[in-house]
This record gives sequence, C-alpha cells and structure tokens, in this order.
Amino acid sequence: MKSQFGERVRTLREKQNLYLRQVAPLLEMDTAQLSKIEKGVRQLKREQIPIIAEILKASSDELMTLWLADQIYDVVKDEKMANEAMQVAEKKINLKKRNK
Amino acid sequence: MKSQFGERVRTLREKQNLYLRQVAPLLEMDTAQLSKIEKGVRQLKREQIPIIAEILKASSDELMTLWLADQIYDVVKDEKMANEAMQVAEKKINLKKRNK
DNA sequence: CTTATATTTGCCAATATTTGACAAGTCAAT
DNA sequence: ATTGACTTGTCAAATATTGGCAAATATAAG
Repeated sequence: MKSQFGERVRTLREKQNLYLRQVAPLLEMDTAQLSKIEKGVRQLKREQIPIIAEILKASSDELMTLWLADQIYDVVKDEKMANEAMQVAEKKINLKKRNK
Repeated sequence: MKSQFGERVRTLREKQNLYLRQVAPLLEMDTAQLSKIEKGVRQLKREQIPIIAEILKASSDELMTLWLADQIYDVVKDEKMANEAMQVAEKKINLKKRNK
C-alpha cells in the first residue's frame, strides 16, 4: 500500500470511467503527473484536493484525510518511535482544540 | 507550546548548566541556529538527534519521539481532519509492523 | 505483426524551500 | 557603559520538489 490517497483517487476515477488524460487537464497537469500521484510517487498539492474531490464526485474530507495520512506516514515510516510520536502529537492536537 | 523537542532540549541543556555557545559547536552550528532550534523556529536534522542526546545525557529515543511528534504536528495542525488522518496513519503503521 | 490508446517512467530545467552564516538586536547583571 | 547570553533578521547557497517533455511499456484490436 504505497499511497492511500493515490489508490483512492484511482478507484474513484475508474468508477467514473475517466482517463488520466481527461482528469489531468482539470487539475492543470499532464497525465504523467497525475499517474505519479495515483502511484504515490508524487503528492497532489493540498489546495487541489477539493478540486479533485469535485471532479471525482467524492468527499473532500475523505480525500483530505487520506492525503494527510500519507504525509504523516511519510514522516514516521521506518521510525522505531513512530507510535510514541503519534501519541504525543495527538495529545498536542487535542490540547490545541480544547483551548480554542 | 511551540516545539516539544526544542523545549525539552532547552530544559536538558539548562539542567547540565551548558550555554548555547558550548553546545552549538558540538553540533557544528552557531549559537543562533541552536537558539532557533530550541525555539522551534528551525528543525534539528534527524541524524543529529543521537548526537545532541549524548551531549545532554538524555535518551535518544525520547528526543526522537518529540522530534517526530513535532514533524507530525506540523503536518496536521490547523487541519480539520487531523484526528481522522492520525488514525488512518496509525493503522497503516501497525499493519506494516505486523507484516515484518 | 502493426497500429492505436492509456498509462508509466526517466530525465532535467525551473521553482520553491530550507539551511548556514553573519550582523545587529535585546536583555539582565554588574 | 560593558559584558555575556541569547535572539532575530537577512540573504545567498544548498537541497528538495515540481512541471513538462519524450520515450518506454502495456493492452487491445485489426
């Protein structure tokens, strides 16, 4: 499982019977780039997520979640302290929320 | 709480009664850089964590955990889907571990 | 086997981000 | 006013990421 976001995008695109060549221009990129994004070789830009969500008639929140998860995974994959780090980070996030 | 790693380093350094000017050269940087690192304005390089841990007579694992947590936090702070993303990422990590 | 279409891969220049180094700044103690 | 510790701002150099193109691969059809 290389990129959850990429795999999901591919699934959604195929469900809509769309080719890379059809979707790519809507994101102002070429098919090669979109191919790489679906394969997880490159990352879609954060601000393009709502756009691709609309194109694929999918939930922006769902795609954002997967996209963020990929970014997090990139940081901690291969790290011995991955789980501990996640716990610490989670605490900090929840603390922040409480203080809002 | 800007940077858990930075704050911990500062605490440890003060506990050892060391000045920035004494520690910085051991990490091959100037005091300005180390100051920024402690303030969370810049990040220490991952591979320097064991070095600073030894200088400060601290646990490398602990510092690595805090450092990683800071990186994760950078990704998801201000993100509505932060918690969901963390859950997804965590699952992926545990899956990976199981398959080792 | 040849063609056509979809996707993938490799490369490199353009762009963006991070870093290192230095100078000048604040602050507290004397 | 001087000293020492730390902080802040700036900017060029080093790194990393991206965009775009060309060529490679894969699959299906004739």
